[in-house]
Amino acid sequence: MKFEKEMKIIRKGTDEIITEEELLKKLEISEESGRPLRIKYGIDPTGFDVHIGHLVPIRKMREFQDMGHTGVIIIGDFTARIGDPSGKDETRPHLTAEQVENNAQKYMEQLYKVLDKDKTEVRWQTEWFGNMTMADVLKLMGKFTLAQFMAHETFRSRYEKGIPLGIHEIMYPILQGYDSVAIKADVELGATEQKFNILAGRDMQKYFGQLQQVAILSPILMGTDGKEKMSKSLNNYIAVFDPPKEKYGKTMSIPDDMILNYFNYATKLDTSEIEKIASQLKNNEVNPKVIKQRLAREIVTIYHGEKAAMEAEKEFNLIFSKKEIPDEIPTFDLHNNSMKLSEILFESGSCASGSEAKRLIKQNAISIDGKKIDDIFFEIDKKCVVKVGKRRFLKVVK
RNA sequence: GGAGGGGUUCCCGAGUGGUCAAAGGGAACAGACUGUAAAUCUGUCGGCGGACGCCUUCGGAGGUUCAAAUCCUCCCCCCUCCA
Repeated sequence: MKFEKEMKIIRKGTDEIITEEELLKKLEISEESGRPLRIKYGIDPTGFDVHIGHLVPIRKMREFQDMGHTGVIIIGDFTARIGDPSGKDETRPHLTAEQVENNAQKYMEQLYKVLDKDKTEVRWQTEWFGNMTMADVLKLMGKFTLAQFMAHETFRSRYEKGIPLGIHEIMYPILQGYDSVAIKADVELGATEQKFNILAGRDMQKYFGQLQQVAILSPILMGTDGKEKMSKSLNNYIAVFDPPKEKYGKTMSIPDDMILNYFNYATKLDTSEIEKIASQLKNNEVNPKVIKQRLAREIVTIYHGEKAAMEAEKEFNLIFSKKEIPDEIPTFDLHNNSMKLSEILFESGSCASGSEAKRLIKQNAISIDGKKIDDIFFEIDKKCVVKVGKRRFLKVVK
């Protein structure tokens, strides 16, 4: 079969492709005409802290770029005013134009760690929504029925649970759908929870006489807690901005059950290699910890390169296996001759408050130069290394 | 517009005058055990002071009281049903 290699790459780590036949046809047309496919992905500039779960579809985009296609990133400056109802989000705060601009810029900075900048087009919704009239908007709205929206799980469940559902929120899929028309998308990428929105794009394109886009849905990456989807508000995420050591450490903290999931959706390894790992895990041939370390290295490598990954691993082993102190730790300048330990912990930011510092001291969580301290009135008058919990360190200097 | 229900500490959710910094669960943090895995057990989980206490919190603003998350007044927001 033609494009078999390409399809294999595209299928890896995706949940659903609607439809494969259409995708094949588009690949063919593209090859014949020499016109790259336009691969769409929308971002929400209400924030800019991107985590590796967001990047599952983005890495898919990169794979398309490597095949010569064009990635089109939509900056959802209008949809950001609504807030995607597909999550559990409720009403969003209004942002200023400057904030949105700033968020979008920082967002892109992170996406470019994965994307090929030369094959990426960045478009703002304002370009096509900025001058629309009420008549235009009504025309778009008229394309859908309330029944369609109420058939959508997230709208229905919110309605049934009595959670407020703003009229404007049902505009979200309509706007996102029209984006596809505006940029003439061939493919739209997104997490499975985006299915409704992406299918709305297909409807919209049909309405405007365009060839329908193919939906490529990625699974939702589970968070490091292994219980919920990766998200910032649940604090179970690995951020693109996290330094290598953090990424490595957070990966090591995922439950064993999640190892394969992460290999599949968060690394570049190909299917056959992942199958090998799966059998190793299944047969207990290798300690899962060793496999997880490989996973952590793979993830760090994607964003920081191999060297950083090796360094992160070295430090991880140093701290957690050998229980030693890492090379680079924050320092605190002892500005008096002698200061109370609890004060230092608070002032250095190691603890959120003096009370928390004292609590930790009482709980035996603090050690100085390797010795446990449980006296909340302990004073420090010379340089030393303070360890807070398992992984927070502080070098006190004078 | 009418009738009813509701807004509590990160989240869910008890609490209807003092014994409430506020039950319980979740999350989180710490300790033991470990592989920073899982499971389990224990403790902590508003702030401040050398620990007795003090200060700030229960949608907002006032008020009653020795005393209010709990009572009264006004306001804001949400939900349900009826137009």
